[in-house]
Amino acid sequence: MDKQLNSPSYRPLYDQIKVLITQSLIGGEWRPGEMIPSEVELAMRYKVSQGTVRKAIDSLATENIVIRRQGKGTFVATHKEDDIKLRFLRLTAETGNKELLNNAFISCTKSKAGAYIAKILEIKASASIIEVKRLLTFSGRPLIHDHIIVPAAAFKGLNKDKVEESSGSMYSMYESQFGVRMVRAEERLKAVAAQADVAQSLGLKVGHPLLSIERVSFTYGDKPMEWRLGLCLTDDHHYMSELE
Amino acid sequence: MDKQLNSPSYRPLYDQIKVLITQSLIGGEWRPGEMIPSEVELAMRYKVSQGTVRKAIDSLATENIVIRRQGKGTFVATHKEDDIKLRFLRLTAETGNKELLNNAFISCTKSKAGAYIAKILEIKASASIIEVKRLLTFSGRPLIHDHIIVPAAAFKGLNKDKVEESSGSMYSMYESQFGVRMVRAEERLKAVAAQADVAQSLGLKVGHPLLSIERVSFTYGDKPMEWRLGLCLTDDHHYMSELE
DNA sequence: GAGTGGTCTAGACCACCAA
DNA sequence: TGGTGGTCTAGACCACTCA
Repeated sequence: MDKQLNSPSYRPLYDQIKVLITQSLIGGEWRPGEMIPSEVELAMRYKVSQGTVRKAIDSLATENIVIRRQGKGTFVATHKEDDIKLRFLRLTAETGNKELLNNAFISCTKSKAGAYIAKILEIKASASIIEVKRLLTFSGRPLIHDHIIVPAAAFKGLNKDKVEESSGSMYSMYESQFGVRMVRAEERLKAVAAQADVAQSLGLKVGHPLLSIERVSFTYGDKPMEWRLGLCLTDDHHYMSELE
Repeated sequence: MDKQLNSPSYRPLYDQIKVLITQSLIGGEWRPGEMIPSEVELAMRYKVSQGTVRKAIDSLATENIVIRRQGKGTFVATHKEDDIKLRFLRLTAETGNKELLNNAFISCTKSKAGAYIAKILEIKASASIIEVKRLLTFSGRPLIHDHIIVPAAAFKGLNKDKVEESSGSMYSMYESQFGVRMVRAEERLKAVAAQADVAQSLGLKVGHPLLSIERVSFTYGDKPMEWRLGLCLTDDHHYMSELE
């Protein structure tokens, strides 16, 4: 259908289909964990060939927005399932052992964004935000001091209880409590020296080297929805990164 | 053609084609930067449809083994071109400015692998290796202390001159001098305190936090060919990581 | 205009899964 | 057995590049 021939900004059909499917996801037509219509159904719906729908879904699948299961169907990705619950956590033990994750609440306060956060989250500097601080514990040892900021508008009602219920994965909580699904994140890593407050939380001397991870998470349409600063003790752990 | 019907280990045709193309790359039939035969040509050669060849090449392209250029052809990826010369360098200035990279040679010695390196590079502990140390300078300021180890067998003749000629990118030098093309790398990051020797090289006090990047690089067929430990001053720089 | 990659189609058949 | 994703084909046509 309408192919926009000769247009200066040519856009392939499968890409347009991808946008349509994404809009249905944003609109909540298919909820996380649910199956979306089969390829042939979608092909009929959008009046294109199955191959074109397929290519659109391929793209969504490589972005982890959707998950294909042969013989079963295609499902809306979710952070709820155990295996991908910690999808964005790249920190692993030097030994490679699997670890028990625990979540210690520190604080939850409300304030104004300010210039820096406003720019990152694409909101006004005067907009309300919610700040959460917590301590993540691996196998009983505190390893990450997290400082999390989200826009209050989209996370009305976020409080201590909800953070504690999340049992480590904020993202699955965002999903079930606020309908916000994170799709992608960007991280900036540095080595820093531990400040007094964080050093105390983690049980370290001031000046101890920590891995600083500043993360911005995005929901559908590349909309930034969370800022986060994690300070990690990496004496017995490392951050994995794959380069291609 | 021969489709291996009912075989217990079913392998799609395009995957087999991909292996055949990869073998031609390893064998040196098409050299880095060169164009490989067109899709129709390859289709005739392997007696499959163009679509099948296309899917094989798609896969190689997403792995950055090959680069497609519409209207021109498909080319063997290379580290020589300026835009991808520093493909594996994730460190950028806080300001986002582009920086001039410089390469200061420290040492180049020959020794035995030892247990740790042997396991990583999949060679014998008694095998010869070449160790290179250098200092990378960004816009005149020393920022990375690199310790690089490669198996001597594949890099016979690697010396001070070759390192200095490389002008920062070892990988393009490996390619032109030794025919070794790196395709993929894994990195493990930690925050560490600067030791005396490195602190002096970088002009820091002992104990200053540094980002430690341990990297293993792989050539075709996931064969590890280089181990590297970079110690980076990240006071004004950060390491970028994308999570999907 | 000739050659290359890129899109789109329509249809056949295969592998996997659940009932 | 029927439905789903996955593969493969053959052919048409489009967009891009370069001589």
